[in-house]
Amino acid sequence: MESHLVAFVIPISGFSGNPPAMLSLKKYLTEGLLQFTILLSLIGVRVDVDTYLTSQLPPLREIILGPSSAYTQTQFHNLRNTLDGYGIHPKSIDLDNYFTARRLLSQVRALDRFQVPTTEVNAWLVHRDPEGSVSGSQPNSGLALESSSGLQDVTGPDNGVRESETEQGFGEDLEDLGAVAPPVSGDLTKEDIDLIDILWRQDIDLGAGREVFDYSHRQKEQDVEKELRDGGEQDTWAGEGAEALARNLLVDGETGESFPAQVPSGEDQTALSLEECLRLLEATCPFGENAEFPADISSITEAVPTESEPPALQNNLLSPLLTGTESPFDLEQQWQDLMSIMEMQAMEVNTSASEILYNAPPGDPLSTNYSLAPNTPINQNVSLHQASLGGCSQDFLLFSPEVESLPVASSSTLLPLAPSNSTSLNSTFGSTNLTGLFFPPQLNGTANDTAGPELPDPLGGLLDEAMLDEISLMDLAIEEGFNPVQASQLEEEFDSDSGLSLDSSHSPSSLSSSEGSSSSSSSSSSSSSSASSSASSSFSEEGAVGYSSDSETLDLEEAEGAVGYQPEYSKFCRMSYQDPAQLSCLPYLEHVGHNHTYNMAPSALDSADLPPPSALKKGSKEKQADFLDKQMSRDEHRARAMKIPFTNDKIINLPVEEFNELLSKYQLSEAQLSLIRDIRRRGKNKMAAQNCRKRKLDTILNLERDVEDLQRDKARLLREKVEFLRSLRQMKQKVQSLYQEVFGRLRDENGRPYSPSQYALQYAGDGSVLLIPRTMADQQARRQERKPKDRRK
DNA sequence: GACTACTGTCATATT
DNA sequence: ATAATATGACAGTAG
Repeated sequence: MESHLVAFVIPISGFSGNPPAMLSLKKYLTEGLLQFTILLSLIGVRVDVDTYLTSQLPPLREIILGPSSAYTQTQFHNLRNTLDGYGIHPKSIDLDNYFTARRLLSQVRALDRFQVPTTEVNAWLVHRDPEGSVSGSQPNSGLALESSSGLQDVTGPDNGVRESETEQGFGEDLEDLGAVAPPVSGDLTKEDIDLIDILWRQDIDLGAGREVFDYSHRQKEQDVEKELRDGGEQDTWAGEGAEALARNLLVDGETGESFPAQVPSGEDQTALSLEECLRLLEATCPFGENAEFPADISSITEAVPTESEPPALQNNLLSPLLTGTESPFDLEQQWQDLMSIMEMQAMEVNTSASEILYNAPPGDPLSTNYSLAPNTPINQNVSLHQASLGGCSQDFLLFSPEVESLPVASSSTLLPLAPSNSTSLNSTFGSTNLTGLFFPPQLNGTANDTAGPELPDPLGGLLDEAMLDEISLMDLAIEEGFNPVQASQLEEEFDSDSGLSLDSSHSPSSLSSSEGSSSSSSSSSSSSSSASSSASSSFSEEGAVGYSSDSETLDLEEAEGAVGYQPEYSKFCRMSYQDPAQLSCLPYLEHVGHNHTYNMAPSALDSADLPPPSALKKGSKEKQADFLDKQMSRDEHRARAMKIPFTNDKIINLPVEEFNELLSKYQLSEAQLSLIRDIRRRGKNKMAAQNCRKRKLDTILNLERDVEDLQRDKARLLREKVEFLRSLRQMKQKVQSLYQEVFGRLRDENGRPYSPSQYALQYAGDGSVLLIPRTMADQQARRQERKPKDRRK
């Protein structure tokens, strides 16, 4: 964002030629700040443009009209003067280009995001030998399984730097574990990575805190695991959840892994291709088998959480669902951990984004639709898993808010299933935090453990910039209380000049973030927008009616000068900006023009105060003279008093040469010459002041117009964002179902399905999919956990 | 009488 | 260096 801003602000300041440092700085602080604010608001940072945009509100008024007027030092008029760019605001050009470019870029990005990489799906069953090394039992490339679900092959030649990095890292880790499939031509494509990364970040945004994947948590968990292995369950964390686990899970003596009792124990070293699996499936059990995954499948999910989080935390988090009891202390501890992790996350990601996202009210449409409740990410995950366990057919349900919010009811079933650790897709996917949305619920649980950082996270960090944009938009949307449903209404709203303000009144987060200044765009939006519009209309009217062009003014002055000393015309119209046509230059309308001449003769006040036309009947000449006299400016009076032989208009408007010529023609006293010079100076300054005020007004109007344009752009971007999110959700659902389908069709050498709690599919860097034990995935994730962190910090 | 908008003017900066 | 111009600040006037 910063880079954007820089690019944005600098051009603006560029209009001001090369002012002194102070002025430059001032410009930056005023105009620049205003622009910056607008931009920030557009991007989604809580600056509450709405508030400032309504020129009715103090802030804007202060900025624009106040002593430190924002436009004061702006040299727009210069640009306009030189370029004659009256109608075009200099900034608008940049803004248009800027946002257009951005929009196009985002659209382009969105394009590949929506593509589901079709890749060969290679299922690898990896096992871990006693030493902890893992070897792919059958690194046969023939395992490749064509995904029947219509994944599109996206293996593109384009590989971003980050992509290659991550892929490499991923591959290395896999190799280390010995579980790496032979290098395949099709690595994870950038699209894959992007998609995953996006989803992952979205999950984070939506409340599936990355903390779940945090290394420290996993470390804790690992430690706990160790303790479990070594000493059993005396762990501090081993509370009810642990007991529950102990009761319901079989613990692998070697690895400390726990699985559901019913799950086939032992780590399969057999790698089955999906084709084989399918064949087996067809031969043995007809399709639909996947749907029958017993509750133990859910264990996958739970297993993962253990990895990402310390067992204690996990248990605590799960326990509410499982047992419904937990110690307050644990909860607090958990929360603190979460918060600390969140903070770290916030540092990585857009602050406002995280703020908004995490603070997003439960009722927030977006969050409900796309994410878990902020405060209960894990629980939500668990329930999700539960829900998803049913089978692929229920995938969609899993994502529905109702399902996500599955209450404790399902906890009982979860408990038995919650293995302490397991590698899951999450290691790959989960690592990217996609788990929440992307993967089958079962995986989600796991996802928490393995979480992004640990596993190669092929996706992580790939789309930093893109993701930032995404997050920004997301933040904006969420912050604004934007939801897909509202999207359809946005256009009308904004078109109707209701302002950008999306209803954020229900979003406490936004309030807190902006310290209430944002006090709901929605509530203020209507008023502010209306105020803004009214202000604009009034401005427009004023600008159109009240001010004539410079040329017009000059013409008037010329005419006046030509007429002679004080022609009526000039008297009534000269001082005002009013369009002569509008005012008709009628004496009794003069007051409308606010022609406050300083040299009103006191004597004239009583005699001729707005004399109606009828009053000019008799003695009209006298009265007219008085009136004219009254209309004379101070300088005119002085000139007359000093017997200046030519009109003030000439004095003021003649070019220097002619002016000097004129002076030379007459024998003028020093006093006269001085007065003439003063008259000329004041007259010119008066016009200058008029021009200056006019420019101010124009500047304000232009700013207002820009603001409106920006608001429209913002609204449009939000609409686009909604569309994108919609598509993204669909994609996630698709991927989830695909995962479940693939996993469900896998069969071991005995023709039995793999337990989701023990095995998980993992994306390899080459685009293939490995079936690996969860423990292995966890290890991998832990190994790689540091990398991303280091990179980020 | 207080307030506001409009103007003109001055001092000063900028062109 | 000078003239022209721009602009903030101030004050007067009218509504």
